[in-house]
Amino acid sequence: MRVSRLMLVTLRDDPAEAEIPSHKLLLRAGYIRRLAPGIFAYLPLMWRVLRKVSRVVREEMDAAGALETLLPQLQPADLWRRSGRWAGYTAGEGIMFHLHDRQDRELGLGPTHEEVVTSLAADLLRSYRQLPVNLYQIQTKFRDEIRPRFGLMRGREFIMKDAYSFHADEACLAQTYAVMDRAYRRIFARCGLRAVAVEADSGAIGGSASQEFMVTADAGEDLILASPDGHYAANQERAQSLAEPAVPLAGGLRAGGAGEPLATPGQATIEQLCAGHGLQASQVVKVLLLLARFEDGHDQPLLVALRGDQQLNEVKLANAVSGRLGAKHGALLEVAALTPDSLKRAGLDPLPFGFLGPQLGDDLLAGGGVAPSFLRLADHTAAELEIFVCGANQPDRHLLGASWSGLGLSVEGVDLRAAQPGERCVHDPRQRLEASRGIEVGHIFQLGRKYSTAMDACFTTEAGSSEPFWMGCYGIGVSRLAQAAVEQHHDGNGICWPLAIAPFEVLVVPANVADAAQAALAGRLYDDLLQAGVEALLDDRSERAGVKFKDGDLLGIPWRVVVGRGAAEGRVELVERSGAGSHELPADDLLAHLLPRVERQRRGLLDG
RNA sequence: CGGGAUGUAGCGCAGCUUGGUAGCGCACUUCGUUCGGGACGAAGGGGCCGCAGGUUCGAAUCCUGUCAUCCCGACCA
Repeated sequence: MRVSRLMLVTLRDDPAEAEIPSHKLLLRAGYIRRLAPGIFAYLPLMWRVLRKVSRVVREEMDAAGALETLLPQLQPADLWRRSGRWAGYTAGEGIMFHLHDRQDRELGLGPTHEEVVTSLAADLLRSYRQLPVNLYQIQTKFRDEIRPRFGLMRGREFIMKDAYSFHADEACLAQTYAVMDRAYRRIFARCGLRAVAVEADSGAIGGSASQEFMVTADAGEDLILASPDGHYAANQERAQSLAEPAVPLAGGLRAGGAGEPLATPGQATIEQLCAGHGLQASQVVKVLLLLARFEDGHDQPLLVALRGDQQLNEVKLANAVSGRLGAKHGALLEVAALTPDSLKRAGLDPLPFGFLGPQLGDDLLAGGGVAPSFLRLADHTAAELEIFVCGANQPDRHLLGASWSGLGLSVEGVDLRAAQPGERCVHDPRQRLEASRGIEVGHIFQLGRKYSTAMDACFTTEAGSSEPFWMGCYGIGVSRLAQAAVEQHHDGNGICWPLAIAPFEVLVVPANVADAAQAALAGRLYDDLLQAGVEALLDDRSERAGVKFKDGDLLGIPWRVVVGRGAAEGRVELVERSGAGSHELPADDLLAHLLPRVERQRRGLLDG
């Protein structure tokens, strides 16, 4: 390809809409253009990158025995009602674009394809003899993100590879899950990305085991906590750690554990309370009030107890709540803090926030249009406290020396606390968690039988009975991956694509096209490279050399061949974009020198 | 949806406080000089100043409303 024919428009200034380096560079280098929030045109260079990523994904999925397919993006609401996800995905902050057709039928624009593929499987797969099957597709997904961000990182329309596997038993699912795990590691390595696998929350999709693949980069939206020995890594949403032991509270139980009143005027925060009375945060039980909204309209007040020095992990909380009430009330739509304002809106009496204790009665909920009793949850660290300080449920008053039984409460500990960097690891208390940031580019799940049961997707077993499929699902954000590659591979001058996914492999730059010797030699080398099967780009523009060098750096083509002053003597210069080095060599030696290197780099970071 | 900011040429911005002919840099077109790290000179083209009302002799500028975009939180590949 010739640059003069490439529709290349590069920008000298950073567009104001971009925040992170990869987004700025993709815009500046002419790879993408924004059409609306979260909606982008992939310009020809970008499309070449996306096709290369897709090709790697395709090759590895095919090698892992998966079958490529293409499923509809317009999906009938009925299908989603059968899985129970229609309301959760459309109402409230649901992310599915949905519409009515001319017959007034409801349709959704596919944010994911579990429903479609499960109904298809139910149709086609009748016998255990046909299993296992792993179907995948690479296509555009639509999600009405609450806040699209960072270019392709969080778009409302993006390219995804999604795969769904069907099995006769759990062991077979686990086997395919492991095969996908290996395939994913190969995919990211082949694309030249450093990625780490972390334990993850399975979120809205549901299911049991789940693992995310994170491209490490400072601009990543996710916080990863990992042990230095490499044996444990998890998304903070999911991470577990050992909390520091609580400092025992002096003075023992008071009033048989019912606690003695402690005057705490204006001490509404843990810090003020501790400072005022020489207490440690770990000696305090703090209480958070929240309201969980369910699909069926049920509004459930939550009373969450945490040890004073701990933070709530909202993902763990949401899982605990939907685990307890989801079966009865449908999807959990939202969990929000109860505030003085929201209490008033619900028609409830004001509460002494800052002085709440776990013994807060249900009676105050009466007449508020919400469930009449709290769902009471306590984190392990709070439940394990034998003697503690807590709010007295009156302004300016706490209780000293209370215990759970003394307050007349029985609590079961649940993991609700957010693990923090620096805390001890569960698998080895000598290790401490370290934090890093990552961009989630892949996620694999063992879904189990959630969807197949909901949608009545069954097959006949060897014994002749009918059972729902065991399912797995496996996603890769193709367009996100491409941008994540830029985030991981760039410098002050522009992009440094890993060769395996670069739009072109070699850029031939005649320093001065007006120089007949340079133009002729550059043209010859360009032809030779194409002949040799190298994806070459020739910068034939009558620009000054400096402009072409700057643009070349910005574009990030891995190799640059400069045909300049030495052209008359048949000498050219070879520059590797990612390295600082460059060296001169005879033009006749170029192919012999370059080809083995290009071939090696086409394998990305794959060893051997 | 809550909090913050911004809408002026393709991109980046000034002008607005104190109303009076719409500007700068980059990009684009033509000519000349230059030619290995975003050249220089000359000449040009391009604007419903987000939109709608209002105030005024007169509005990019003041007032009201509205829409859009971006940033901070909840969502996810």
